[in-house]
Amino acid sequence: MIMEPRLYTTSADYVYQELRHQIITKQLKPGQRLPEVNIAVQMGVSRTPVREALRRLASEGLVLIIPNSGARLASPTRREMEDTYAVREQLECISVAIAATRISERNLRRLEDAILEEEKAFEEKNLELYLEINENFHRIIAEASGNRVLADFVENILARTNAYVVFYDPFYDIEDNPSIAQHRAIAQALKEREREKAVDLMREHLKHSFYDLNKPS
Amino acid sequence: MIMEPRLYTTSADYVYQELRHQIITKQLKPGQRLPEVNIAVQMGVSRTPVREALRRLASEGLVLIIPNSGARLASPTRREMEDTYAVREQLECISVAIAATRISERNLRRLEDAILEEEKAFEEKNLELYLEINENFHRIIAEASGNRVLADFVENILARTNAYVVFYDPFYDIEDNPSIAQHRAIAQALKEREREKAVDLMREHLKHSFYDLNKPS
DNA sequence: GAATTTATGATAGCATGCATGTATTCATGT
DNA sequence: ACATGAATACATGCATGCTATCATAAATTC
Repeated sequence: MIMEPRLYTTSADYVYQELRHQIITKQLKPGQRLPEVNIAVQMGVSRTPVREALRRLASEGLVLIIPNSGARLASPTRREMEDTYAVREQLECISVAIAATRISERNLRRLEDAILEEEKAFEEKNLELYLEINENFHRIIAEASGNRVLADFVENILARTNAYVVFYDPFYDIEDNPSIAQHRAIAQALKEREREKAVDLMREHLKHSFYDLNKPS
Repeated sequence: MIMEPRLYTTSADYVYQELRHQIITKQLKPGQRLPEVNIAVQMGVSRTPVREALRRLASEGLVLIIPNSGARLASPTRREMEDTYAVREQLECISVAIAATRISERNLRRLEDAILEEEKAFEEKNLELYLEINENFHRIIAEASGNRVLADFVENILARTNAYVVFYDPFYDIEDNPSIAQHRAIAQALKEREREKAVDLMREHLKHSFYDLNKPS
């Protein structure tokens, strides 16, 4: 499989993206220790950018840093996941509510594009790409709210939840994944400026996503 | 005035706290450039911990980092403040709602203690201390929700808003600052497990705080 | 033999020097 | 006078060596 070429401006950024990649592709396991030197050597950079990437991941809850002791990959409990989704629901519902009143034509088109790409990635069973575009869908809505702070927070919580998806290794039934249909419904509601409807659909969508995570895999 | 001794474990932590201190005490001005070397020399440490502190402040929206160019202190517009408070309202209302159902006796006592300290700091006109304890009040409620992720997010948004207080230089009328009375009312509602009431009071409290920021100073 | 102390190894935290990229200034030409 | 471009100063990004701290294991004492 040909990977999308990773774009990055700095080494720290590269390490950050690479670590996320390794998390998504399960090369790293929950709770695993992440010594700076190991990562530095493996990625051919020095410890400095590694430290920076680890702290960024820590701010997203994906990595746990114990002062003077080291970093390890998070191993979220079911409880932590519930908590995360509770926050995500709050943020995304307000996000979609505001977006419903002020989303631009351009962003509506971006949403539709995202849905198309999403279908493609899903059919190709490219989980990493699918997650990335899924993230994009939600990101576009957050941006469309016009509230920059809200968008930042949504960004953070997306980083958390999409990694959790992998930690909990859900079974995606190719015959029955309602997620994309739900996205389409949300996009439609936004297009029609149906605020309440969009919020309800989003809430339903997130509840379902969370439920999916907890299905036996 | 005798300052509370700052406790810190690492140099990076020291720089972080010291920078926040300088922001709160208006030694730094919105939009001001923050070159790593200057800060490093001034604080008697190397650039490394300074970089770390700056990035942490950036994650709290207090500092803007432009890659390869440098960091500067944020200069939030009124719009950004509105946005921040909108998010804060969401997070704190859900926070207090959950806390109302499960706050412990111990945390109720901590709330009361915070209110007492707060009154003292206000009477002494110690703005920095007052802000710190004010922050504590909200932090305790967030922790009492039992949702760690939520508490993290509240922590982040508290860091933002309390610096904004200084950026916008509000006039605190010593005769008429309803904030502490509002805190007392919220604590009372929590004690009585009056969920809806606590949420309404919190919303009112935040609306008022935001309004205060926008009074002519 | 258990507990406490001591030694040893390993890792994060910090300082510093070098490389790279950016902003400013000044010269040059139109 | 203004625009353009080169040169210079400056700040960040990264690498590397050193130091402080923590965890583990060995040793000594009771």
